[in-house]
Amino acid sequence: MRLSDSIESFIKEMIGAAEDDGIELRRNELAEYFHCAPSQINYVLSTRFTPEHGYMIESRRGGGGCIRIIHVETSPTDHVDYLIRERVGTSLTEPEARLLLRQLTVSNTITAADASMIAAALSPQSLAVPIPEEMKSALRAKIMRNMLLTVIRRIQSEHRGTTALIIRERK
Amino acid sequence: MRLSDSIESFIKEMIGAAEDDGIELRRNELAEYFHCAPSQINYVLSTRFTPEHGYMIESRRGGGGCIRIIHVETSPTDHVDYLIRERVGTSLTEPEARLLLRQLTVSNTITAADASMIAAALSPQSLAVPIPEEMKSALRAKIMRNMLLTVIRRIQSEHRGTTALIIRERK
DNA sequence: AAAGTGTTTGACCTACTTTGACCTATATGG
DNA sequence: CCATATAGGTCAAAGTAGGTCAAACACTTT
Repeated sequence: MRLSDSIESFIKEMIGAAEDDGIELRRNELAEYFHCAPSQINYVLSTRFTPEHGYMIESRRGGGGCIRIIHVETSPTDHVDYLIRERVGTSLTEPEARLLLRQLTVSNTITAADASMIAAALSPQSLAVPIPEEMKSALRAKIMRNMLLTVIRRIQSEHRGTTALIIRERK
Repeated sequence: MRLSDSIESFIKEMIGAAEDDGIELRRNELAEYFHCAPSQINYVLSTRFTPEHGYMIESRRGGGGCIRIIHVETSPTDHVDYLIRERVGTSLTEPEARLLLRQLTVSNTITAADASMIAAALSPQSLAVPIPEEMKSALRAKIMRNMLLTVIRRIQSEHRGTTALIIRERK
């Protein structure tokens, strides 16, 4: 079994044991425990604890710094997951984005408020930087995907009556 | 818990206990109480009790000197206008963005849901395109600006027709 | 064997905190 | 007036801790 897999299951066990599905860990401590480079922890986090996997990660540097991992369940057959795979993909033009948002709104998949937030993020004013159009399309796709995943997780957690905040006040 | 965090909550408790949301403290006394350098108090004040956090600070040196901290609530609209001008500008680093979102959330200027939407749009995963960091900062600023403007437009329209705003919420 | 994919490591970077040396402002008694 | 004690301010260095990136490595597929 690879190191990364051990670290992955170790973290998942920690999350399973925490009743609120959120944990805090010290990167250097964990690295020492597994006798590996600290950046190995980042590798595990970035490959196995992504938004697509249903994890939100925040961290703080400096004295008393830590990494917070929050897990939110997502049903894999979700409509939005399908849309992200089939409609967003890795490239999204502006008209495609607008069409998708309109469809998501009229089908009541997301609220008008959420749609306007996404539209604001993807608006030409927001993306007014001098980069080639195909890079903008890649950017649109990434932003759309992350925002849709965030929306759908919120909707699901509201259904379960719990709240998973990404932004929490530090204690 | 970090020293700074302890001092921060100590001061916030004092302010919470004072019915007019304003207190006076002696820097050296507080430093002695926490067994730290007096300048530590200044550090806490300058990182956690800034105008952006909604605090005004005055102080007097010399005999009988003291530090006065006053907590002021502002309307979300004014606050956001101010922040877009002063904090976002034309360039926004990732830590700046996260700090701003945290502050907007804890001050109840925007909801946690809106903050996570913006965080999703600005997350490193969203902006994972090969462009120079200063261009990313410009992008972050534009996206943040547009999304915040969208949020406050929605807040304003929700309040339009009703009493002329000013949401004052305590704690 | 070569190419591709995923993993591991280490050098270097950035963010946040703590401390202390030195500076400035105000009050007060001689 | 002004010397001195009192009290806050500033700044930079040191300390703590996480982030990034690219090179090296390992394992698979072709």
